[in-house]
Amino acid sequence: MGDRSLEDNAKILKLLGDKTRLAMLGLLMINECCVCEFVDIFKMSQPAISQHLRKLKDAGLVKENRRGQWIIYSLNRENAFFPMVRDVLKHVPSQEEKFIWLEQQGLRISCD
Amino acid sequence: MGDRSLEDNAKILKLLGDKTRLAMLGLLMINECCVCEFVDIFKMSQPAISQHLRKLKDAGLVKENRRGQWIIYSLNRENAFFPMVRDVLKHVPSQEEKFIWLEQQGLRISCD
DNA sequence: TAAACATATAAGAACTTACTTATATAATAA
DNA sequence: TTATTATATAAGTAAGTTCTTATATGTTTA
Repeated sequence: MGDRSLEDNAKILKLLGDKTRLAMLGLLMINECCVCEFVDIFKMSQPAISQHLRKLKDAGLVKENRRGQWIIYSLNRENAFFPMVRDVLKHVPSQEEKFIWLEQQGLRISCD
Repeated sequence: MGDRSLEDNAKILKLLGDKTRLAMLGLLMINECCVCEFVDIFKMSQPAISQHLRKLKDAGLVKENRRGQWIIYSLNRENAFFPMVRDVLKHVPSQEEKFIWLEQQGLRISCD
C-alpha cells in the first residue's frame, strides 16, 4: 500500500509545522544562510537553531557547506519532497524582510 | 510583522504532519466521510478518530453535518488555508483505494 | 600556541501529542 | 420505553518535542 509514502509526506509536513523551521525554509528559498544569521534573525539560542537545522538536514531538506569558520546552509533542491516544500512556501508570507533587517543591522554574512 | 500569519500556516502544517489526519484530508478531498467509516479505514479506536477530527474541525479545515445517527465530515473549502491544503495533497498519494476497499467490505455509509 | 569565534552535541526539564479506557450524549429501532 | 448504534468528551499515560545549560569540536586570529 502507498501508506509508506503518505507517512513520509507526513514526516516532512511535521517538520514544516514549526514556525521557526518554516521560516528557515522560507529564508533558504531566497538565499543560503549561516547558523549565526539564523541566531540573529530568530533571536534564539545557538543550540536551538542548530537542533532545528539538524532536523531539516536529517530529512534531506537542507545541506551544509563549510565556508571558513561558518557553516552555510542551503536548500537541497534535489530532495524528493522539494516540490512539495516549494508549493507549501508559495502560501507562506515571504521571509525577505528578515534578510533586509539582517543587512540593516550589519549582520549579513553569506552573500549571493 | 507577518509572523502571525507564518505561525498560522505552521499550525495548519502541524495538523497535516500526522499520517492519520493527512490521509483523512486526502479522503475528504475525494468524498465526504462519516466517523465510523474512518474507524473502519484506519482500524483505529473511535475516540482516537473523533479526536483527530476535532482538531481538524477546530482549525476550520473540516465541517460536520448530522445525517440521522451519523455525522458526516466534509472539507471546508471556504477556509483561508484550503488552497494550501489542496496544493499539499497534490503531492500526497491518492487515498481513493481506501474508499474502494471500504466499498468492497460493504462498509460504505455516506454516498455522493 | 593560546584566545576567540562558530557550530555541534549531550543531558535534562517543561510542555505537547496521540493514544488508551471509561463514560456521556444523541438518534434510531424494537 | 428500552436497547442499540454512532459519536463526543474526560481523564490518564507513554512517548515525543523543544527548549535550556554545559561542554565538545573545529577554524581563525593574535
